[in-house]
Amino acid sequence: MKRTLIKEILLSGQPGTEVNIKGWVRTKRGSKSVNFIAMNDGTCLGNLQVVADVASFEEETLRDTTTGAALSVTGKLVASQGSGQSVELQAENIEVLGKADPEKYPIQPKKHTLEFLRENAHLRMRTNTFSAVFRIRHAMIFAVHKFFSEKNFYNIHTPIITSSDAEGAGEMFRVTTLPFNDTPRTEEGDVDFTQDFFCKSTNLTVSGQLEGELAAMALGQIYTFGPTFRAENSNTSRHLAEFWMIEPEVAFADLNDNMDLAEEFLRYLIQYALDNCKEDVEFLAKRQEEEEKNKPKEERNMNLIEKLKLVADNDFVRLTYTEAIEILRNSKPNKKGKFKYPIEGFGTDLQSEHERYLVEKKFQKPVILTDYPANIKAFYMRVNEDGKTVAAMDILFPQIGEIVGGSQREERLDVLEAKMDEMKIPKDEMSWYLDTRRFGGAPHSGFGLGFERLITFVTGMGNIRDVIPFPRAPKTCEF
RNA sequence: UCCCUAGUAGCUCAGUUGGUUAGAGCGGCGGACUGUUAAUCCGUAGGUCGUAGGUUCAAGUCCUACCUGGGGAGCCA
Repeated sequence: MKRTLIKEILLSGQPGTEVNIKGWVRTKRGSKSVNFIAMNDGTCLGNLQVVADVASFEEETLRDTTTGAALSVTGKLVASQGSGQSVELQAENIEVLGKADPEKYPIQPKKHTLEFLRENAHLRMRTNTFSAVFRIRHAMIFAVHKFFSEKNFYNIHTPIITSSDAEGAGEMFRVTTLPFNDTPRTEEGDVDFTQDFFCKSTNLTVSGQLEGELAAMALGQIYTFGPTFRAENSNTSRHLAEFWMIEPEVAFADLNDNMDLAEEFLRYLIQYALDNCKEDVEFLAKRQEEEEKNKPKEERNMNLIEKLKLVADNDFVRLTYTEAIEILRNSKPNKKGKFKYPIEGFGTDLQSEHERYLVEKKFQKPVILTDYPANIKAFYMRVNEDGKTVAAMDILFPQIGEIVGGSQREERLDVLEAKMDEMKIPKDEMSWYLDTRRFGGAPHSGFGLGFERLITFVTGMGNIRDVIPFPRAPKTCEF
C-alpha cells in the first residue's frame, strides 16, 4: 500500500479512508486495553495519533514501539474520540521498521537544552524545534532562487577550491595533497607547491564575489549561492567556519540600485517565510516566548512574528557612515561614557555596541550604513568623489548585526590598480580580475548575504550553530 | 584569541560557613488503570561530582593548570 504523508492526512484526511504511514514514534501513552502512539514523519510539525488496541497486536510489537522507533502503520482513519485531534489512525497492522533502545536513545519526550541537542546534532532533527528550523531553511533556499530567477538573474557556481588568495575576507583553509612529513621544499626551503595537486597553492574559497563579477560582466545579473569557508578563530554565536553565502552581482548598477535590491530581497524572503512557513514560524515564536519569560525584562526580545512583520512592512533606514558617527557622538550612551569604545570621529570602525544602539535603540528597524572610510574597507570598493570614503553598504539587523555587506565595485582600472598597490595586493596574480576593467568594464555592484544569519533571524534561534544541520566551527567538526 | 561563567545520575538541576552513607524531578525498567494528549498513580535501578595536581585531620564544596560548554568582545557574513 502506498505511503501517505502525515502532512496530507492532517490537512485533509477523511474518516473511513484506509492509509499507510511511515514515520517515527514521538511518544507512546497507554492503558491496559489501548495504546496511543504519536507519529511524526517530518513532513510537518504535527503528529498523527495512532490508536492500537492492545489485544489485536503481538506483545513484542507494542513493546518495541518506543520513542524514536521507526514504524509502518496501516489502518483506517477515524474521527477521534479525544480532544487533541480531529482524525486519528486506528491501527490494523504495525510493523516495527527500526527499534530504538529506550535505555540508550538520547531524545526523550521532554524538553532538552539546545546545547545538549547540539551535541546530538545527528538526532536533533527529530525534535519539533529543529525540524521546524530545517523546513524553514529549505523554504528560504527555494525563495532565494525564486526571487532571483523571477528577476532574470542567473545562478552561477563559483569555485569552491580557489588559487586566489586575495579575496581579502579572512583566513583560509589550505587544500593540498602534499604529505605533512617529508614535504617537498624549494632550494630556499619554502614548501614547493609546484609538486602539489594543482601545481600551486590552493585554498577553500572565502567568497565567490570576484568570480561573480566576471560572470556579471557577461550575463548582466547573476547570483551565487554556495558554501564558504573561513578559518578565523571566531568563537561566537554568529560565526561558522563553513557557511552558505548568497552573492548577487549586477552590471550597470550603482550603490543605490544595490541597496534597493538588497532591501527588496530581504523583505521578500521574510514575507515568504511568513506566508509559506506559518505553522513552523508560529511554533518557533511560541517557543521563543517561553524562553523570554526566563530573561530579565530589559533583555527580552520582541515576539518573532511581530519582528518579522516589522522588517517586511517597513522601509530600512539609510544613512551614511559620517551621519552615523554624528548620531553616535551625540547619543546618550556616548555622552554618559557607556560605550566601551567611545566615538572619536571619522575613521573609527563601528563596534557591535554602536551598531546595536543604532538598530535596536535609535531606529528600531534595519539600518543600511553607506560610504565608509576607504581605509577600513576592501580594495575593490569604489572610491567616492571625496577621495576618503568608498561606495560601500552594510545592512544591520536587530540582534544579529551585520547581515549584508556590499559595495559598488571600482570599475576604473587606474584607480583600482593604485589601490591594489597601496594595499599590497599582487596585481599579476589578479590579471584575470583586472581584465574585466580592461575589456568592456562598466559600473557594477553586488553584496553578500550570510544565509545562516538570515535563518537565525527568521527562526529566532539565538545561535547560528542551530540553523545549519552540521555546524563547523573552531574545535567543532562532528559527523 | 581575550574577559566572564558553568561542568554532580541518561536529561534538567539542588547540594548550607569544607564534616558521616551525594538528593529531587523528568526519562528508563516493573506494576496498576476502557481513550490518552510531554497521561496519571505505586514501586525500582542508575553517580570515579569534567581531568590532573595541591591545601587540609577531612574536599562535590577552597586553590592552580588543563579540557569542554555557555554569554560577551574582537574578526566578519
